Amino acid sequence: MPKLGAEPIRREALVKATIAEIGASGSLDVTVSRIARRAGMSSALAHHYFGGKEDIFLAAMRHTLTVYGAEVRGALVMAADPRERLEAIVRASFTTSNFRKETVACWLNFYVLAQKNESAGRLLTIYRRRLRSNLLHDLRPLVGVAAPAVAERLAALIDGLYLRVGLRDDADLAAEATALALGQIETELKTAVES
Amino acid sequence: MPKLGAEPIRREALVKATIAEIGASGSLDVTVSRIARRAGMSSALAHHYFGGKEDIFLAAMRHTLTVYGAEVRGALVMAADPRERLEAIVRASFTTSNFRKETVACWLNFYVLAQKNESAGRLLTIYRRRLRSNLLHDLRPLVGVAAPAVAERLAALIDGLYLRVGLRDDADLAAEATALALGQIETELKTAVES
DNA sequence: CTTTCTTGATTGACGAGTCAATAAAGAACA
DNA sequence: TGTTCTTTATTGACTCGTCAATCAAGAAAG
Repeated sequence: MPKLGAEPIRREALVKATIAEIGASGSLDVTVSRIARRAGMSSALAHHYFGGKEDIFLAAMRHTLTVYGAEVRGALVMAADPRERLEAIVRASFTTSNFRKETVACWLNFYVLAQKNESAGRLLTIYRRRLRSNLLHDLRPLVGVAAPAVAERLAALIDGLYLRVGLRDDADLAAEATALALGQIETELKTAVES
Repeated sequence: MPKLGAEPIRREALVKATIAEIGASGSLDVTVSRIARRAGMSSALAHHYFGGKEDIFLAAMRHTLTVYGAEVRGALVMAADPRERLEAIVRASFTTSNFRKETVACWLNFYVLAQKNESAGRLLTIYRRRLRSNLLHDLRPLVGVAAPAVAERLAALIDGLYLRVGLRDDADLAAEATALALGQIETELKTAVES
Protein backbone atom coordinates (compact mmCIF):
# COMPACT_ATOMS: atom_id res chain seq x y z
CA MET A 1 0.00 0.00 0.00
CA PRO A 2 2.31 2.72 -1.13
CA LYS A 3 1.08 5.75 0.62
CA LEU A 4 3.55 8.33 -0.57
CA GLY A 5 5.94 9.76 1.94
CA ALA A 6 6.71 6.52 3.69
CA GLU A 7 10.43 7.15 3.59
CA PRO A 8 10.81 9.37 6.67
CA ILE A 9 8.51 7.14 8.71
CA ARG A 10 10.37 4.04 7.68
CA ARG A 11 13.76 5.54 8.35
CA GLU A 12 12.76 6.69 11.77
CA ALA A 13 11.27 3.30 12.60
CA LEU A 14 14.47 1.63 11.49
CA VAL A 15 16.64 3.93 13.56
CA LYS A 16 14.57 3.33 16.67
CA ALA A 17 14.53 -0.40 16.05
CA THR A 18 18.28 -0.37 15.59
CA ILE A 19 18.82 1.32 18.92
CA ALA A 20 16.45 -1.10 20.61
CA GLU A 21 18.16 -4.04 19.00
CA ILE A 22 21.61 -2.83 20.00
CA GLY A 23 20.31 -2.42 23.51
CA ALA A 24 18.90 -5.91 23.51
CA SER A 25 22.02 -7.58 22.20
CA GLY A 26 24.52 -5.26 23.81
CA SER A 27 26.61 -5.17 20.67
CA LEU A 28 26.59 -4.20 17.03
CA ASP A 29 26.12 -7.85 16.27
CA VAL A 30 22.56 -7.39 15.18
CA THR A 31 21.19 -8.54 11.89
CA VAL A 32 19.45 -6.32 9.43
CA SER A 33 16.63 -8.81 9.44
CA ARG A 34 16.05 -8.45 13.15
CA ILE A 35 16.12 -4.68 12.92
CA ALA A 36 13.72 -4.73 10.03
CA ARG A 37 11.38 -7.16 11.72
CA ARG A 38 11.28 -5.05 14.86
CA ALA A 39 10.53 -2.04 12.69
CA GLY A 40 7.74 -3.97 11.04
CA MET A 41 9.09 -4.43 7.56
CA SER A 42 11.15 -6.74 5.43
CA SER A 43 14.92 -6.66 5.43
CA ALA A 44 14.86 -5.79 1.77
CA LEU A 45 13.08 -2.57 2.59
CA ALA A 46 15.70 -1.66 5.14
CA HIS A 47 18.29 -2.05 2.44
CA HIS A 48 16.16 0.00 0.12
CA TYR A 49 15.99 3.00 2.46
CA PHE A 50 19.52 2.77 3.74
CA GLY A 51 22.48 1.81 1.67
CA GLY A 52 23.50 -0.96 4.01
CA LYS A 53 24.01 -2.00 7.55
CA GLU A 54 26.69 0.59 8.19
CA ASP A 55 24.46 3.44 7.14
CA ILE A 56 21.79 2.22 9.51
CA PHE A 57 24.26 2.25 12.38
CA LEU A 58 25.45 5.72 11.52
CA ALA A 59 21.90 6.98 11.41
CA ALA A 60 21.29 5.47 14.84
CA MET A 61 24.42 7.10 16.16
CA ARG A 62 23.47 10.43 14.70
CA HIS A 63 20.09 10.12 16.33
CA THR A 64 21.52 9.32 19.74
CA LEU A 65 23.91 12.24 19.54
CA THR A 66 21.16 14.53 18.39
CA VAL A 67 18.93 13.59 21.29
CA TYR A 68 21.73 14.19 23.75
CA GLY A 69 22.54 17.52 22.18
CA ALA A 70 18.94 18.56 22.41
CA GLU A 71 18.83 17.67 26.09
CA VAL A 72 21.88 19.78 26.76
CA ARG A 73 20.52 22.70 24.87
CA GLY A 74 17.22 22.34 26.67
CA ALA A 75 18.92 22.43 30.04
CA LEU A 76 21.01 25.42 29.05
CA VAL A 77 18.12 27.72 28.33
CA MET A 78 17.11 27.44 31.98
CA ALA A 79 20.51 28.55 33.24
CA ALA A 80 21.19 32.14 34.11
CA ASP A 81 24.90 32.40 34.81
CA PRO A 82 28.01 30.38 33.88
CA ARG A 83 27.95 28.38 37.06
CA GLU A 84 24.36 27.32 36.47
CA ARG A 85 25.17 26.50 32.88
CA LEU A 86 27.88 24.11 33.97
CA GLU A 87 25.43 22.41 36.27
CA ALA A 88 22.94 22.20 33.48
CA ILE A 89 25.40 20.41 31.24
CA VAL A 90 26.19 17.91 33.96
CA ARG A 91 22.55 17.27 34.75
CA ALA A 92 21.67 16.85 31.11
CA SER A 93 24.44 14.30 30.74
CA PHE A 94 23.10 12.20 33.56
CA THR A 95 19.39 12.12 32.98
CA THR A 96 17.84 8.75 33.64
CA SER A 97 17.06 8.38 29.95
CA ASN A 98 20.76 8.53 29.25
CA PHE A 99 21.28 5.59 31.55
CA ARG A 100 18.74 3.39 29.91
CA LYS A 101 20.32 0.10 28.97
CA GLU A 102 19.92 0.71 25.25
CA THR A 103 21.40 4.18 25.43
CA VAL A 104 24.44 2.93 27.26
CA ALA A 105 24.80 0.07 24.82
CA CYS A 106 24.68 2.49 21.92
CA TRP A 107 27.33 4.79 23.35
CA LEU A 108 29.68 1.94 24.13
CA ASN A 109 29.31 0.49 20.70
CA PHE A 110 29.71 3.85 19.06
CA TYR A 111 33.05 4.18 20.77
CA VAL A 112 34.02 0.84 19.34
CA LEU A 113 32.77 1.81 15.92
CA ALA A 114 34.57 5.14 16.03
CA GLN A 115 37.93 3.41 16.13
CA LYS A 116 37.84 2.22 12.56
CA ASN A 117 34.92 3.90 10.90
CA GLU A 118 35.70 7.34 9.55
CA SER A 119 32.18 8.69 9.75
CA ALA A 120 31.57 7.36 13.24
CA GLY A 121 34.83 8.92 14.34
CA ARG A 122 33.78 12.25 12.94
CA LEU A 123 30.47 12.12 14.74
CA LEU A 124 32.16 11.36 18.02
CA THR A 125 34.61 14.19 17.44
CA ILE A 126 31.75 16.56 16.91
CA TYR A 127 30.16 15.48 20.19
CA ARG A 128 33.43 15.93 22.02
CA ARG A 129 34.15 19.34 20.56
CA ARG A 130 30.70 20.54 21.41
CA LEU A 131 30.96 19.36 24.99
CA ARG A 132 34.40 20.85 25.37
CA SER A 133 33.40 24.13 23.83
CA ASN A 134 30.33 24.40 26.01
CA LEU A 135 32.34 23.80 29.14
CA LEU A 136 35.07 26.16 28.04
CA HIS A 137 32.66 28.93 27.33
CA ASP A 138 31.29 28.85 30.86
CA LEU A 139 34.54 28.13 32.61
CA ARG A 140 36.44 31.01 31.11
CA PRO A 141 34.72 33.67 33.21
CA LEU A 142 34.99 31.46 36.29
CA VAL A 143 38.53 30.13 36.22
CA GLY A 144 40.18 32.21 33.52
CA VAL A 145 43.37 30.79 32.13
CA ALA A 146 42.85 27.43 33.79
CA ALA A 147 39.71 26.90 31.76
CA PRO A 148 41.13 24.59 29.08
CA ALA A 149 42.55 22.08 31.55
CA VAL A 150 39.51 22.23 33.78
CA ALA A 151 37.23 21.74 30.80
CA GLU A 152 39.18 18.76 29.59
CA ARG A 153 39.05 17.26 33.03
CA LEU A 154 35.37 17.86 33.46
CA ALA A 155 34.63 16.39 30.06
CA ALA A 156 36.68 13.31 30.83
CA LEU A 157 35.02 13.00 34.20
CA ILE A 158 31.60 13.06 32.59
CA ASP A 159 32.60 10.36 30.13
CA GLY A 160 34.25 8.31 32.83
CA LEU A 161 31.38 8.54 35.26
CA TYR A 162 29.04 7.58 32.50
CA LEU A 163 31.15 4.57 31.76
CA ARG A 164 31.47 3.51 35.37
CA VAL A 165 27.86 4.02 36.25
CA GLY A 166 26.34 2.89 32.99
CA LEU A 167 27.67 -0.61 33.31
CA ARG A 168 26.19 -1.26 36.70
CA ASP A 169 22.49 -1.77 37.04
CA ASP A 170 22.01 -0.25 40.41
CA ALA A 171 19.34 2.31 40.88
CA ASP A 172 20.39 5.83 41.85
CA LEU A 173 23.05 5.72 39.23
CA ALA A 174 22.17 9.08 37.87
CA ALA A 175 22.04 10.80 41.22
CA GLU A 176 25.41 9.51 42.27
CA ALA A 177 27.11 10.53 39.06
CA THR A 178 25.54 13.95 39.17
CA ALA A 179 26.63 14.52 42.74
CA LEU A 180 30.19 13.55 41.97
CA ALA A 181 30.42 15.76 38.93
CA LEU A 182 28.92 18.72 40.72
CA GLY A 183 31.41 18.18 43.52
CA GLN A 184 34.12 18.31 40.93
CA ILE A 185 32.89 21.64 39.64
CA GLU A 186 32.89 23.06 43.13
CA THR A 187 36.38 21.83 43.81
CA GLU A 188 37.76 23.16 40.56
CA LEU A 189 36.22 26.57 41.01
CA LYS A 190 37.37 26.93 44.56
CA THR A 191 40.90 25.94 43.64
CA ALA A 192 41.11 28.17 40.61
CA VAL A 193 39.85 31.21 42.42
CA GLU A 194 42.37 30.88 45.21
CA SER A 195 45.42 30.43 43.07
CA MET B 1 55.30 -32.47 16.55
CA PRO B 2 53.74 -33.25 19.86
CA LYS B 3 56.31 -32.06 22.27
CA LEU B 4 54.61 -32.45 25.60
CA GLY B 5 53.57 -29.30 27.37
CA ALA B 6 52.41 -27.46 24.29
CA GLU B 7 49.29 -26.32 25.98
CA PRO B 8 50.57 -23.25 27.83
CA ILE B 9 52.56 -22.12 24.80
CA ARG B 10 49.57 -22.52 22.54
CA ARG B 11 47.25 -20.78 24.90
CA GLU B 12 49.56 -17.84 25.29
CA ALA B 13 50.06 -17.58 21.56
CA LEU B 14 46.31 -17.61 21.06
CA VAL B 15 45.75 -14.94 23.67
CA LYS B 16 48.33 -12.66 22.11
CA ALA B 17 46.99 -13.30 18.66
CA THR B 18 43.49 -12.53 19.88
CA ILE B 19 44.57 -9.18 21.25
CA ALA B 20 46.42 -8.38 18.06
CA GLU B 21 43.45 -9.36 15.99
CA ILE B 22 41.04 -7.29 18.07
CA GLY B 23 43.43 -4.40 17.66
CA ALA B 24 43.57 -4.87 13.93
CA SER B 25 39.83 -5.11 13.43
CA GLY B 26 38.84 -2.73 16.19
CA SER B 27 36.05 -5.03 17.28
CA LEU B 28 35.26 -8.46 18.61
CA ASP B 29 34.26 -9.35 15.10
CA VAL B 30 37.26 -11.55 14.57
CA THR B 31 37.11 -15.12 13.45
CA VAL B 32 38.65 -18.01 15.29
CA SER B 33 40.41 -18.92 12.06
CA ARG B 34 42.17 -15.59 11.84
CA ILE B 35 43.22 -15.75 15.45
CA ALA B 36 44.50 -19.27 14.99
CA ARG B 37 46.32 -18.44 11.78
CA ARG B 38 48.04 -15.49 13.42
CA ALA B 39 49.04 -17.78 16.27
CA GLY B 40 50.41 -20.27 13.78
CA MET B 41 47.97 -23.10 14.12
CA SER B 42 44.72 -24.44 12.81
CA SER B 43 41.38 -23.22 14.03
CA ALA B 44 40.59 -26.70 15.26
CA LEU B 45 43.48 -26.48 17.65
CA ALA B 46 42.20 -23.23 19.04
CA HIS B 47 38.93 -24.93 19.75
CA HIS B 48 40.82 -27.78 21.32
CA TYR B 49 42.65 -25.63 23.84
CA PHE B 50 39.81 -23.29 24.55
CA GLY B 51 36.24 -24.37 24.77
CA GLY B 52 35.10 -21.86 22.20
CA LYS B 53 35.35 -18.34 20.97
CA GLU B 54 34.00 -16.79 24.13
CA ASP B 55 36.61 -18.49 26.28
CA ILE B 56 39.32 -17.11 24.06
CA PHE B 57 37.98 -13.60 24.51
CA LEU B 58 37.78 -14.00 28.25
CA ALA B 59 41.34 -15.24 28.39
CA ALA B 60 42.45 -12.22 26.39
CA MET B 61 40.58 -9.93 28.73
CA ARG B 62 42.06 -11.61 31.75
CA HIS B 63 45.50 -11.16 30.25
CA THR B 64 45.00 -7.48 29.54
CA LEU B 65 43.74 -6.89 33.05
CA THR B 66 46.62 -8.86 34.51
CA VAL B 67 49.20 -6.85 32.62
CA TYR B 68 47.65 -3.61 33.75
CA GLY B 69 47.53 -4.84 37.33
CA ALA B 70 51.18 -5.77 37.19
CA GLU B 71 52.11 -2.34 35.88
CA VAL B 72 50.29 -0.69 38.74
CA ARG B 73 51.90 -2.94 41.31
CA GLY B 74 55.28 -2.31 39.74
CA ALA B 75 54.83 1.42 39.98
CA LEU B 76 53.64 1.19 43.55
CA VAL B 77 56.77 -0.42 44.92
CA MET B 78 58.69 2.72 43.93
CA ALA B 79 56.40 5.00 45.86
CA ALA B 80 57.23 6.07 49.40
CA ASP B 81 54.22 7.95 50.69
CA PRO B 82 50.49 8.07 49.84
CA ARG B 83 50.89 11.05 47.58
CA GLU B 84 53.54 9.32 45.54
CA ARG B 85 51.46 6.19 45.41
CA LEU B 86 48.59 8.10 43.86
CA GLU B 87 50.93 9.45 41.25
CA ALA B 88 52.22 5.98 40.61
CA ILE B 89 48.74 4.66 39.92
CA VAL B 90 48.06 7.49 37.50
CA ARG B 91 51.34 7.04 35.70
CA ALA B 92 50.87 3.31 35.43
CA SER B 93 47.44 3.85 33.92
CA PHE B 94 48.82 6.09 31.21
CA THR B 95 51.93 4.32 30.04
CA THR B 96 52.40 4.44 26.31
CA SER B 97 51.85 0.71 26.12
CA ASN B 98 48.37 1.25 27.47
CA PHE B 99 47.66 3.59 24.61
CA ARG B 100 48.69 1.18 21.93
CA LYS B 101 45.93 0.81 19.42
CA GLU B 102 45.32 -2.83 20.30
CA THR B 103 45.18 -2.17 24.01
CA VAL B 104 42.61 0.54 23.56
CA ALA B 105 40.61 -1.68 21.24
CA CYS B 106 40.63 -4.44 23.81
CA TRP B 107 39.45 -2.23 26.62
CA LEU B 108 36.65 -0.73 24.57
CA ASN B 109 35.46 -4.11 23.49
CA PHE B 110 35.69 -5.50 26.97
CA TYR B 111 33.34 -2.79 28.10
CA VAL B 112 30.95 -3.85 25.42
CA LEU B 113 31.33 -7.48 26.33
CA ALA B 114 30.83 -6.77 30.00
CA GLN B 115 27.29 -5.59 29.39
CA LYS B 116 25.90 -9.00 28.62
CA ASN B 117 28.57 -11.52 29.51
CA GLU B 118 28.56 -12.53 33.15
CA SER B 119 32.23 -13.46 33.32
CA ALA B 120 33.39 -10.38 31.50
CA GLY B 121 31.32 -8.27 33.84
CA ARG B 122 32.92 -9.91 36.85
CA LEU B 123 36.40 -9.29 35.49
CA LEU B 124 35.64 -5.64 34.94
CA THR B 125 34.20 -5.37 38.42
CA ILE B 126 37.39 -6.79 39.85
CA TYR B 127 39.45 -4.22 37.97
CA ARG B 128 37.24 -1.43 39.19
CA ARG B 129 37.28 -2.56 42.77
CA ARG B 130 41.01 -2.88 42.77
CA LEU B 131 41.52 0.58 41.34
CA ARG B 132 39.04 2.07 43.76
CA SER B 133 40.54 0.30 46.73
CA ASN B 134 44.05 1.36 45.79
CA LEU B 135 43.01 4.96 45.49
CA LEU B 136 40.99 4.84 48.66
CA HIS B 137 43.86 3.39 50.63
CA ASP B 138 46.12 6.28 49.75
CA LEU B 139 43.52 8.99 49.84
CA ARG B 140 42.30 8.23 53.34
CA PRO B 141 45.38 9.66 55.08
CA LEU B 142 45.35 12.63 52.72
CA VAL B 143 41.74 13.73 52.57
CA GLY B 144 40.11 11.73 55.35
CA VAL B 145 36.37 11.44 55.13
CA ALA B 146 36.27 12.84 51.61
CA ALA B 147 38.26 9.87 50.37
CA PRO B 148 35.40 7.80 48.92
CA ALA B 149 34.08 10.58 46.74
CA VAL B 150 37.53 11.69 45.68
CA ALA B 151 38.48 8.11 44.84
CA GLU B 152 35.39 7.59 42.77
CA ARG B 153 36.05 10.81 40.93
CA LEU B 154 39.67 10.00 40.31
CA ALA B 155 38.81 6.53 39.09
CA ALA B 156 36.21 7.91 36.73
CA LEU B 157 38.62 10.56 35.54
CA ILE B 158 41.20 7.93 34.70
CA ASP B 159 38.67 5.91 32.74
CA GLY B 160 37.35 9.01 31.03
CA LEU B 161 40.74 10.36 30.08
CA TYR B 162 41.65 6.97 28.75
CA LEU B 163 38.54 6.96 26.66
CA ARG B 164 39.00 10.48 25.35
CA VAL B 165 42.66 10.17 24.61
CA GLY B 166 42.68 6.57 23.46
CA LEU B 167 40.46 7.28 20.52
CA ARG B 168 42.62 9.98 19.05
CA ASP B 169 45.85 9.12 17.38
CA ASP B 170 47.82 12.16 18.31
CA ALA B 171 51.19 11.75 19.86
CA ASP B 172 51.68 13.00 23.41
CA LEU B 173 48.49 11.34 24.43
CA ALA B 174 49.97 9.81 27.50
CA ALA B 175 51.67 12.95 28.69
CA GLU B 176 48.54 15.04 28.39
CA ALA B 177 46.37 12.55 30.23
CA THR B 178 48.94 12.18 32.97
CA ALA B 179 49.24 15.91 33.45
CA LEU B 180 45.50 16.34 33.71
CA ALA B 181 45.08 13.52 36.20
CA LEU B 182 47.95 14.77 38.35
CA GLY B 183 46.41 18.21 38.27
CA GLN B 184 43.23 16.67 39.54
CA ILE B 185 45.04 15.07 42.45
CA GLU B 186 46.57 18.37 43.39
CA THR B 187 43.25 20.15 43.21
CA GLU B 188 41.45 17.53 45.26
CA LEU B 189 44.10 17.46 47.96
CA LYS B 190 44.27 21.21 48.26
CA THR B 191 40.50 21.50 48.51
CA ALA B 192 40.12 18.69 51.01
CA VAL B 193 42.83 20.00 53.29
CA GLU B 194 41.33 23.46 53.43
CA SER B 195 37.81 22.46 54.22
C1' DC C 1 50.26 -48.78 21.84
C1' DT C 2 48.51 -45.15 24.28
C1' DT C 3 48.40 -40.46 25.18
C1' DT C 4 49.06 -35.83 23.51
C1' DC C 5 49.01 -32.90 19.75
C1' DT C 6 47.52 -31.54 15.30
C1' DT C 7 44.98 -30.75 11.10
C1' DG C 8 41.97 -30.98 6.74
C1' DA C 9 37.60 -31.61 5.67
C1' DT C 10 32.97 -31.14 6.71
C1' DT C 11 28.70 -29.62 8.57
C1' DG C 12 25.04 -26.83 9.61
C1' DA C 13 23.57 -22.48 10.24
C1' DC C 14 23.11 -17.77 9.42
C1' DG C 15 23.48 -13.25 7.22
C1' DA C 16 24.16 -9.19 3.87
C1' DG C 17 22.85 -7.69 -0.16
C1' DT C 18 20.41 -8.26 -4.83
C1' DC C 19 16.63 -8.87 -7.89
C1' DA C 20 12.53 -9.58 -10.18
C1' DA C 21 7.92 -9.06 -9.43
C1' DT C 22 3.69 -7.06 -7.31
C1' DA C 23 0.81 -3.37 -5.66
C1' DA C 24 -0.87 1.03 -5.20
C1' DA C 25 -1.03 6.06 -5.63
C1' DG C 26 -1.02 9.75 -8.50
C1' DA C 27 -0.39 12.21 -13.31
C1' DA C 28 -1.55 12.88 -17.95
C1' DC C 29 -4.85 12.61 -21.08
C1' DA C 30 -8.66 11.62 -24.21
C1' DT D 1 -14.97 9.26 -16.64
C1' DG D 2 -12.01 5.71 -17.65
C1' DT D 3 -7.34 4.60 -19.57
C1' DT D 4 -2.54 4.40 -19.64
C1' DC D 5 1.97 5.63 -17.77
C1' DT D 6 5.13 6.58 -14.10
C1' DT D 7 6.85 6.68 -9.67
C1' DT D 8 7.11 4.91 -4.99
C1' DA D 9 6.64 1.14 -1.84
C1' DT D 10 7.23 -3.50 -0.70
C1' DT D 11 8.42 -8.30 -0.42
C1' DG D 12 9.94 -13.37 -1.07
C1' DA D 13 13.26 -15.92 -2.89
C1' DC D 14 17.84 -16.40 -3.94
C1' DT D 15 23.03 -15.86 -4.11
C1' DC D 16 27.21 -16.01 -2.27
C1' DG D 17 29.87 -15.94 1.33
C1' DT D 18 31.32 -16.74 6.08
C1' DC D 19 31.99 -18.88 10.36
C1' DA D 20 31.86 -21.74 14.75
C1' DA D 21 32.17 -26.11 15.94
C1' DT D 22 32.93 -31.18 15.17
C1' DC D 23 35.21 -35.26 13.72
C1' DA D 24 37.98 -38.72 12.07
C1' DA D 25 42.36 -39.54 11.27
C1' DG D 26 47.51 -38.77 11.16
C1' DA D 27 52.02 -37.96 13.52
C1' DA D 28 55.12 -38.02 17.29
C1' DA D 29 56.54 -38.86 22.07
C1' DG D 30 56.93 -41.76 25.96
